[in-house]
Amino acid sequence: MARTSGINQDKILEVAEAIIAAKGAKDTSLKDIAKAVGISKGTLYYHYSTKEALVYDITARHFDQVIRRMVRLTGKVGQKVGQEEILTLLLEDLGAQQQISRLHLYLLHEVMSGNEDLLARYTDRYREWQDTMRSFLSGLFGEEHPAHAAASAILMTFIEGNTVRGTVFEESAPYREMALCITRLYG
Amino acid sequence: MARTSGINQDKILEVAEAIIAAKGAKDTSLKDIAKAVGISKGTLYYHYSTKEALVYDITARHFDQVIRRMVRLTGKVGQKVGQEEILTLLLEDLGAQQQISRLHLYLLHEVMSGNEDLLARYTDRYREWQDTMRSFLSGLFGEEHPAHAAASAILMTFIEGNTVRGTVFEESAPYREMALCITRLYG
Amino acid sequence: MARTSGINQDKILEVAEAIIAAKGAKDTSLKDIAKAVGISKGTLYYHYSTKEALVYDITARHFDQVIRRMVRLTGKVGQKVGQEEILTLLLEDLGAQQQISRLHLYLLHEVMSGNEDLLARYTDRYREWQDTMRSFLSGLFGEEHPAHAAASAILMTFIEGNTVRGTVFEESAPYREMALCITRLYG
Amino acid sequence: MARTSGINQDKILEVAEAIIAAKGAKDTSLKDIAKAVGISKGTLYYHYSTKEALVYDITARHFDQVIRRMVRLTGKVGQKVGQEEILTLLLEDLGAQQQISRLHLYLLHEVMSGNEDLLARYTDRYREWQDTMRSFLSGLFGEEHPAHAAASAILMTFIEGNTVRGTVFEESAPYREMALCITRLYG
DNA sequence: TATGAATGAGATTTCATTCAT
DNA sequence: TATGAATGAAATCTCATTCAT
Repeated sequence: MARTSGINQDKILEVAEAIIAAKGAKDTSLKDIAKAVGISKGTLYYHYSTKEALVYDITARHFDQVIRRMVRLTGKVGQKVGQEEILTLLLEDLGAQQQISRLHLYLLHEVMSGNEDLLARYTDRYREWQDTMRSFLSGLFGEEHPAHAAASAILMTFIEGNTVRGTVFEESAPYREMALCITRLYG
Repeated sequence: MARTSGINQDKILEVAEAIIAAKGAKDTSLKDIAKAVGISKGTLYYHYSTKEALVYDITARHFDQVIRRMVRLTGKVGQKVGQEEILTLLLEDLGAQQQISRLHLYLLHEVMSGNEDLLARYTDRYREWQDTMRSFLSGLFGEEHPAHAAASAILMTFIEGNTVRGTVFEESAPYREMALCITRLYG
Repeated sequence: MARTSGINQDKILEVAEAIIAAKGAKDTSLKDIAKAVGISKGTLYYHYSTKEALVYDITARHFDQVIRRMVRLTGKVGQKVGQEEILTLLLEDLGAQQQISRLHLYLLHEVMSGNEDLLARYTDRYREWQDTMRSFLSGLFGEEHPAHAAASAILMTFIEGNTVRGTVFEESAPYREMALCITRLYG
Repeated sequence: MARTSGINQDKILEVAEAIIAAKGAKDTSLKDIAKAVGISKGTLYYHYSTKEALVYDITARHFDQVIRRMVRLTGKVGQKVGQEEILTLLLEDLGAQQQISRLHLYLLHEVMSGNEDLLARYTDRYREWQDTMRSFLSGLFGEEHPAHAAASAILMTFIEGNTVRGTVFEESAPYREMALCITRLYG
């Protein structure tokens, strides 16, 4: 998946990510990206010889960000805030990231469109994210609780669905109630 | 968004729906559809003067199907089966429809790509679906319960997220536990 | 190998053949061809959705022409002209066709460049040509002569080599002596 | 056409020759060559300021090899082996060199593509080869025989044609019979 | 109603070549 | 001597849409 290490690689990724989050990968031409970065199409090709390769690296960056957000919240666990409160914060935090959400859904579409390599990376990183979620719950409700598996899966599913609803309908889901639901699973 | 009335409209929609569910709207050319239907591109244009119009009608058909599935299950409510059981059945049923799921996500992408008219129709029909869900819950837990709003929103969100997970990761979510969660919201 | 039967197909082939014979397939752009035919690039694509498909059909046409020339000469066999004379005429005739020669070599290059489908067609048509040569020799020296196989192979090889020499060095080979050689093989 | 003297020139030529023999000059990018040699594109440009110049030098190397093979066989002339036998050996030897054959045909294509300088060098070296052939025949059948001119031209033409047939159809021509033909020209 | 033909605009990809360091 | 980065020009391919018949 050819990454030709260099100095502007990051700038390319950053800019491309923003454009793709706004318009979607399929509707973003390499010309658009090159222009926005301030380089020629040829130079873009020099760094990323394929649109696919570019999206591939953007996917990595994307999940890095998502996971980083979760980890950041993990720090709050164990402070005075209650379990339900923390969960609510988590959902709110992720639900509020519009650019991330849009990018997430656009990458999803790419994956569905039959890009095998991208699917593999996407799946990997998604699992990683799910693992982070499980750690989060462990910190919150104690290690080795039998409800962990179901709770994390339900939360991930909910987050995914909420990403869709938030992006398309600009409508937030009932975070507090969802948090309550989960808490009771542990009850 | 006009249909140009005609006789093969339904066949066109049916075939187009299948192709788009498989490859996505963006990756399906009108030539593909015309060929699959067995007509010429020119004729396809006679019936649908725009690709957009075609996708528009497909969206209607799509939600018809989804809602019809929900209504069908509503019949089971009140039979001997328990509340939790019925909810599980509902989630399982929707989660099992792979073609519907794929189509749903591909239409979602179209909507995100900035098609305003389609967004309006999509939103309308989605709300209709959500109303159906509320009726379903009313039948199950009694009318006018304060938890209805949250429960239906959470369920819709979960279903949406599960559509993604099922389609991309071919992995079903923990339906029974989700059903349990919801039931307790009413407890 | 998609041939979308139609009325301008032949004109496209004719023009494309001439340009490719002059510049080679690799150095002839679809734009060049479209312009020469007097159609747009899009229209050219409508008829030939791939450069490969175009070259594929040109190859067929090419061997048609080559074989037709041989068959034409077959008519002279049995007239008062001697065997050696006829063979000389054959070699001269083929050697004089400059456009055909150039096209032949350019197609050869395409075949070598790894186009499997083209290779198959090229090989088929070449064998057909070689069969025609064998018939020619049968008519000249009588059926079932043991020297037929070698003679036809040597002649084909010589013709191939002479195509190169004629095209590149603009230099004709010693046809009469070659004809003599062959005649003696039968002696 | 200038070489920019340097230390790795030979390695570059050697590697480039192999790649071009495999894929053809037109399908071999300078990036491919640079990578195979283990240097950067910039460095390759330092040694060869033009792709043309590189192919130019490769052509020289190529004919060096071809002629060297012929000269080597010349040594066998006059040993107990018969004339026909020697000629057969010669044709077999050249026919067996697959990489050389491919390279020969690819260079031929370059020449045909309108590279004037290359044509001049190619023609020069080809004549040199043909002279070598004449010397070979002189050694075999005695100096100053009137058949020399025709015999060498026919042999060269046959070899050229056989290069094509061997490369494209992976099929060897009837060497012994060709050798017989030639011998009889001297008879 | 139906269609084959035509097209223009634009997308991705490729690459020889240049150049500052 | 060596190189990574940059680029412009061009090539192939794609496709929604139009239109004469």
